[in-house]
Amino acid sequence: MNSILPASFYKQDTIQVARHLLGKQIIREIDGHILSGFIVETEAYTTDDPASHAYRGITARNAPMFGPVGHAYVYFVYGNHYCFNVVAKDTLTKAGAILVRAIEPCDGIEQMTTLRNGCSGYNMSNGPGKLTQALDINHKLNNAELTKSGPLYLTQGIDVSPTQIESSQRIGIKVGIDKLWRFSLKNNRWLSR
DNA sequence: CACCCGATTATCT
DNA sequence: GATAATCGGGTGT
Repeated sequence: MNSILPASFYKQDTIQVARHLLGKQIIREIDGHILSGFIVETEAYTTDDPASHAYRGITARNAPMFGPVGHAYVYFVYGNHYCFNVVAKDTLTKAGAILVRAIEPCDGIEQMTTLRNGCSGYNMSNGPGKLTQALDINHKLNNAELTKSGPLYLTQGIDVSPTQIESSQRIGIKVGIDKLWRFSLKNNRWLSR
């Protein structure tokens, strides 16, 4: 079975969910056809974390991080790129999200190549801004529900054993680099950098 | 309303 | 390895 992940999956400690997301499948439905990929790299961002958008409190932009779990938090950066995050936190925590940094393409690879202006292979989805382009994820999907069938949702995907998971410093931030909250699959060819 | 800058990427050298 | 591109949100006046 490759069932849709329920809200309870996301209602746990953000760091743990970041680990559990590895191997899960992102399904993007566009006009009845499907693009999909398996998550191979994630980063956790919590409330008491200077690197997190949520650190300085709620704003119009980061509001999804404070909202219900299992929703998408999509934001625009550097004037060019969208980043796709999954809202996850335990019941006592105010805000938390997990940035998806890389996926292994599965379904609809031909169309993803087109969306990526011809880029194929690992270069198609080995970065947070690249995978959103490959899956046509943009601001319209901000706050989308990922726990039910629709334009964007996550399913069980493939099993990953804890021994396959590697943790390291998060990328592209200047504070909070002491936390090893970036998780990836060891020796995976679809990883960024 | 002006200023600053970022959870990035592509394209150079 | 270095840097330009690019623009909306956040902050302070």
